[in-house]
Amino acid sequence: MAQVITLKDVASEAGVHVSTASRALNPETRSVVNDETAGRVLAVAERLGYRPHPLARGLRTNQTLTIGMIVPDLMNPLFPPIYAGAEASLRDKGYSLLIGNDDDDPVKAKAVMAALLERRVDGLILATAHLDFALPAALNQEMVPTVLVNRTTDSMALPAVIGDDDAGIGLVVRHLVGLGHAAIAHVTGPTAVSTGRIRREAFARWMDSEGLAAEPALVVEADAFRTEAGHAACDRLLDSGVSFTAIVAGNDLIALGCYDALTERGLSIPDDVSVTGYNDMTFIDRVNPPLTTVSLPYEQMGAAAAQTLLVMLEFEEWQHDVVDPSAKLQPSLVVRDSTGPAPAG
Amino acid sequence: MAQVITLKDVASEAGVHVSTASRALNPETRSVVNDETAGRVLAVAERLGYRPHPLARGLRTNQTLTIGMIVPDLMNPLFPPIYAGAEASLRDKGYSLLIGNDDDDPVKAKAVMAALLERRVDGLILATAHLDFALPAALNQEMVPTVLVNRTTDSMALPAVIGDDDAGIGLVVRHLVGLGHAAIAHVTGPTAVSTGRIRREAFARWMDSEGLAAEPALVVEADAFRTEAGHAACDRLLDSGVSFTAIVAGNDLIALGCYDALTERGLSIPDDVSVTGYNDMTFIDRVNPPLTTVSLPYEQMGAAAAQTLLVMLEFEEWQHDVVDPSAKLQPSLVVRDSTGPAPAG
DNA sequence: CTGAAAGCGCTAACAA
DNA sequence: TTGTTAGCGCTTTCAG
Repeated sequence: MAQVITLKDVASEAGVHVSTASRALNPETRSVVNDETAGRVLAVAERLGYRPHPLARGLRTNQTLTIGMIVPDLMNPLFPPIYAGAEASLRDKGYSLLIGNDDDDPVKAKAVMAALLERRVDGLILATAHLDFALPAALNQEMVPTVLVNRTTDSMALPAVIGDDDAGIGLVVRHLVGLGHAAIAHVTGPTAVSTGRIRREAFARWMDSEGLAAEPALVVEADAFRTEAGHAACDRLLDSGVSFTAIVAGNDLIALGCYDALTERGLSIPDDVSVTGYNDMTFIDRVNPPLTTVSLPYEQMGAAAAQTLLVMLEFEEWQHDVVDPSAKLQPSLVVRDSTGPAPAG
Repeated sequence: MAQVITLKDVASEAGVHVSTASRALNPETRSVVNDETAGRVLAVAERLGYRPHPLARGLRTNQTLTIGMIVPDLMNPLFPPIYAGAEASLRDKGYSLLIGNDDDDPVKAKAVMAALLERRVDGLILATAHLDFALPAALNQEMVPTVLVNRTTDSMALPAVIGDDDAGIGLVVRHLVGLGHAAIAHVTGPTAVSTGRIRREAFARWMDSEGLAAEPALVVEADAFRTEAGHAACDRLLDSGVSFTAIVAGNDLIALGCYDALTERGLSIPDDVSVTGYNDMTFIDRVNPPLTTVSLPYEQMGAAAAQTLLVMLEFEEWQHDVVDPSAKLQPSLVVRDSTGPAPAG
């Protein structure tokens, strides 16, 4: 077991005191030490293969250089891009990302967050916020800089990096109207989370602005942003007997659930019913039929969340202010084969 | 900013010395302290909401309670289950998982590993091993317990938790033969990684044991386990002019690439050519046509890798011995619509 | 069984 | 510009 090189080794090898070595090695304080000495220390450190011990440093500086991120569901293909985007930005600044998932369960969320806090993460990125989300006491007390991503809450002033869902829903509604659809249903995601509620409100607004009545009977809510929940919700819609020629689903997974429900009843997509999704998940272009959906730059979203957090980390006083993240990310419509002209009435 | 409770606070509140408090709080040493005293310390700690500082502890005990995991591609749906399985097992034991991806690039892999090592991870789980993989010097020197998952190497004695690819390929070959196929092609993954090479060898062996010649012309190698690479490789196969009625793809992504290549030439799946995949990725059951593939318990694989690592962590002397992980995980065949009877010759 | 004291590797006053 | 001196919060000898 090769022995580990410590700062003391570097210092003695370079013939200086450890504090001088420390200063020489830290770019922030390097200016304070003699150029020639600094050069020598750097050279020795390099030669010995010195690696600062993050724990020792952190113990002093009271930071771990780790950021915690909580996602609702590791298996949902929506999150890897967000995660990857954040990770890349953070790593550039020397931070590592610790990930946890909470299965979209607020109770579990609290436990995961506690575990992260116990590890003294310097900041938190939450992709799991429920609208009624309340920060655990620990988070309030310790004031860990936190940013929300993808979802937001209405109760708190936490910076949130999200997509412009109102615009996104506008895109699909107008697309559908352009195809001649008038009776358009909406299978929403859980309206306890912002993406569910905002999309639902946007749907009503856009229907209205297109001069179409958003009949209450045409809106049903899925319990979760999952295929099975979408399937069940769509079943309810179908059972209710209202007629419609298109479905705007709360996200791609729910849309897939609608596929299942529709197919089970022998309805064809898009000949009988057009379906749209939201997110443009990986491989959603390969399902049968390829799904018309709304695409968002998720990797960029993760990166933006990381940047926002980095700013908060730098200016501690911003911590609980509303840091205004850059404008909402703009969605784009991806037209595939799940939408077509409204069947002749 | 509520002040953070330290061991000193607990000790003074309980009227004991910090070292006594430390002993009382640590299950391993609790027996050495008076039951009554221990109880009091525990109670105070609980009441004050004391949380040990992991950095301080780690600095003493020389462990970080973090494990690093490197995957080739965060976006590949194959890895989230492995990751999730490992994370759950590790968290049970108080470890956290730090994840990194290397885009299957050995150079990048080294950088990511260095970053992880710099953070003093207690162990490493690598899902990225190339067959010619050489441990970076740091890993050898510092002897960080390491386990391989999903892939293995041939040069080193590192424990590896992998699936039984030979059996898996046997499953698809026999399935295809059972459907009457005789001219079966194989689009392999990169044979520089074990999953690519083992499957390729298994293919030859099983063809042979079925009494079919595995013609060299029927085997082409994709550059990567990705759709585009599969597409390109399948194009080469098609261009070569050999005739075949089925393709065994190295994994699901490559199979999807074959779909593309076949479809472009107006070939129908499975009427003209049957295609099989490997992995049973999320949503691969929803592509068009649903892919016949080999399923492996990936979540369990991640958990097994974590368990193996945990054992190594406990018995340091095992570090570079061959820890024999439990038997290879057994695959199962999932028959869907991408395979059908061989077209009448 | 418990207290005293040392020290993990590093940074940050404070002196010189 | 550099060295001295304290610790960060915890575990672990070593005495008592």
